[in-house]
Amino acid sequence: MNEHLTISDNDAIAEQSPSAREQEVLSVVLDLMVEEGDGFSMASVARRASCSKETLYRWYGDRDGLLTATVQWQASKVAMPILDDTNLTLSAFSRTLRDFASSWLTVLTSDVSIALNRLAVSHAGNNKSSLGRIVLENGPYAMRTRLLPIFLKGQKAELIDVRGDEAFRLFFGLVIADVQIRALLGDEKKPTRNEIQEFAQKAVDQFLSLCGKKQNQ
Amino acid sequence: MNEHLTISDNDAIAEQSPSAREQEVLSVVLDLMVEEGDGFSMASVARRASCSKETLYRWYGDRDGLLTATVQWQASKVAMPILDDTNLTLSAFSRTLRDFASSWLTVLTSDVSIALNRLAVSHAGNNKSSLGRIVLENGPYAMRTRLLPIFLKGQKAELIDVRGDEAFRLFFGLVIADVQIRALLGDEKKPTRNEIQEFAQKAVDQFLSLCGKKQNQ
DNA sequence: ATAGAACCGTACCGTACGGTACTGCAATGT
DNA sequence: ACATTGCAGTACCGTACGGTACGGTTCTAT
Repeated sequence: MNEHLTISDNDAIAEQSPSAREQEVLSVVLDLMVEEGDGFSMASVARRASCSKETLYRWYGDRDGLLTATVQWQASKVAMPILDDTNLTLSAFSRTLRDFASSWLTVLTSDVSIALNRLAVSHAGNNKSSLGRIVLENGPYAMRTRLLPIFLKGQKAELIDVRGDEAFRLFFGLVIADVQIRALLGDEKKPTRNEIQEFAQKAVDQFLSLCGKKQNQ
Repeated sequence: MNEHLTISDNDAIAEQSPSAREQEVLSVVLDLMVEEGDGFSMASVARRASCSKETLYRWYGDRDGLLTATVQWQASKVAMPILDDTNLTLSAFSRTLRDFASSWLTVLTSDVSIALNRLAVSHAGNNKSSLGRIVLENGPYAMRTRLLPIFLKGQKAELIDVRGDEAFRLFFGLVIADVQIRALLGDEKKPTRNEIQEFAQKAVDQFLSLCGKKQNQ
């Protein structure tokens, strides 16, 4: 399984996606993260994945390499729905934002996301691990990158009037609020599917009310 | 130093505040947390505090006890200014909220708060540590408890119109937005004093605009 | 069929750390 | 002056884990 070492045959960057067997391993890591946080051992991974520690070290170099691979794999899975080509009516724009917000909240409150973010947060303290940066790039930054074009379209259609970065900050705050930090700190009370819907709808209403050009509210 | 064991001579609850020597130790722990995250050892604490490990264990029982004492001590220090007795003009109300928001952001972006929250987040994963709960209670929950009466007064004075818990969620989102999670994940770019002022002012304006009864904006 | 690689399982090594035990010193109270 | 107590400093122990080595087995390619 030298995929890690071979420079991509074709062209360039191309982090090759993990093989089926590798995905089994990474999936085990995700499970263990959810169950035990950062505490799991390499031996426990090997045991549950029915592979040898030596293989883990051959594939991933060290523990941090394994964690990094897992985080990146998960990030690649969560490639969020590309919300898209909005025809520029207000209701379509609003619906797009609502769906995005709802999906975002759902992801953020999932066990896997919580475990992953906990890991990244704790590793961001210690240097010598880029997990924090990776999660930052695939979390907040990626969302920002996804949202900015949407806001831009809304702006061009004169549905909203706000600077892009301000729009992101505002939207983030209205949608996520204290949900994520509470979840990370172990608050039992997670929002239900319905509450998420309500949060999302309300947040979008508030967003449009604050920076909609001609609010009819 | 049996203060920990003696049931308060006077009356009831009363977690006695740590002695000067204890505060030296706890302060060392805070420093080490900022420098090394959760990774510091009991030996390093003892070394820097010029005390013996045995003393640490006598005083705090185990490592978790030491962390807990540190977190609680820090929490007791951050007893935020009691914002108070607002005479109920809109501008005074707005100013109170703005100062609160500004102070909140300042605390949340401080090195100590970041280190503390990182610790709590990572320990919230593992069971067998109540650090997550403690920080949750002294962080978001405490802020909520402080803010609710303020919102209530604003409501009675007919300055705002919103349910208390919704007001908190909204205010939290508008003020904190992505600042805390980005800081926890190790984002270098921390807001400056000025940016904090701007954020706070803007958040309060938005808050009042959204749930002010007669917005003149 | 055979060579070679990949890999599983396990044993092993070094180290770091949590927690304990012991020694001696310094202060305090009688 | 003397006993008691608290503590610093250090040595020590057990364990858990990261990382390595190796024997034996299965798979693949020629």
